[in-house]
Amino acid sequence: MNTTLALKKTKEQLHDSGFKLTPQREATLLVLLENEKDHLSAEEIYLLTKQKNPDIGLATVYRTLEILTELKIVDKVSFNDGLARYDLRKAGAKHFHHHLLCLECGSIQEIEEDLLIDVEKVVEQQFGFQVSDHRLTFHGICAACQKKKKTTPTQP
Amino acid sequence: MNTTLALKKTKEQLHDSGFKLTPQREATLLVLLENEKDHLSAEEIYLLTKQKNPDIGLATVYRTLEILTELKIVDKVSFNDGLARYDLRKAGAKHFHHHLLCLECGSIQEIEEDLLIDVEKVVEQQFGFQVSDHRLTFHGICAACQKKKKTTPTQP
DNA sequence: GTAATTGCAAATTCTTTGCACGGTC
DNA sequence: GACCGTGCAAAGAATTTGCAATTAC
Repeated sequence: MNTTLALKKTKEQLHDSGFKLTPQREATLLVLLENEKDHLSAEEIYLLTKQKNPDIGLATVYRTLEILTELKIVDKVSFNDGLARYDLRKAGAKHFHHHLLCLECGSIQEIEEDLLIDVEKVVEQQFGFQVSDHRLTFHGICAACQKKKKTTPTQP
Repeated sequence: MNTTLALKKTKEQLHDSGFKLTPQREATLLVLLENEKDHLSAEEIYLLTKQKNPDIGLATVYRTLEILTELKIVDKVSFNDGLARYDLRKAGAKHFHHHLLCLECGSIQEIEEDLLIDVEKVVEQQFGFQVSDHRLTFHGICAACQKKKKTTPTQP
């Protein structure tokens, strides 16, 4: 989706929920939109936002991210490094996308396609659990690292 | 599995990897085994272990859990509360079990059955990603809370 | 105008580390 | 007796909070 359009839409969402639209929040949103594919930590978002708006404080970024999480505009995720990362929810996505975490290089790839439709049915029927969302991450070796391993085998 | 048997087996695993079996480590293991169904935090494990072995320190618990994670005897997981929880890996389990997190009461139910066999095939074939493990958590309303909602609807 | 929002610094929370002491083979 | 493991307290990292000043509406 168009960045400007997405920004506008999110602004409305903020307004509708009674939040003010400050330059700090706008800058933070912009950073999230521009780095949609990444999984930035609060610190990383802070540093990037600082480039647009040098006077912003880290606490404000945390507070903004809290609001955005509450409004389900972003999802707070955590992989193996014990610090929170923030992932923009795709506009119109009904489910939370899946992740492929490479144990070799640490890269995180996203899968938009919902692979859990059948599995969720099983969970609802067999376990009586009413599913509203999910978190799925595969750990393994990404395609690039598999190739690398073949070309440079067993380096000390 | 029998607790005593499981403890013995883990002792061997520790030994095989060159770690000593101290009373503190044994007490920690025992706590994990006795609370297999829970998802205890380090602090909770520490408090329970302290009951068996009052002189244990929190740092030792952290160090023990680090070793156990390294040896894949426990899995470090993190749900929505931003603190690490430790989950005993079932003996002989090839895959990491799934979780059902209830957004109403916070309970966490486990699913042993591997529901991802087909999905992993898709990931390997379609995305060229070599899967070694996975983390799957469903968010939603557990059976008990669904029942509760029906009996006591919309309380202010 | 006024209530929400901000930046800063201090406080909190979870986890790790340094170090001298104790236990084991 | 070398070495691993421990407890304690201090350090560190990530996040939250209190507060006076500022700003959006």
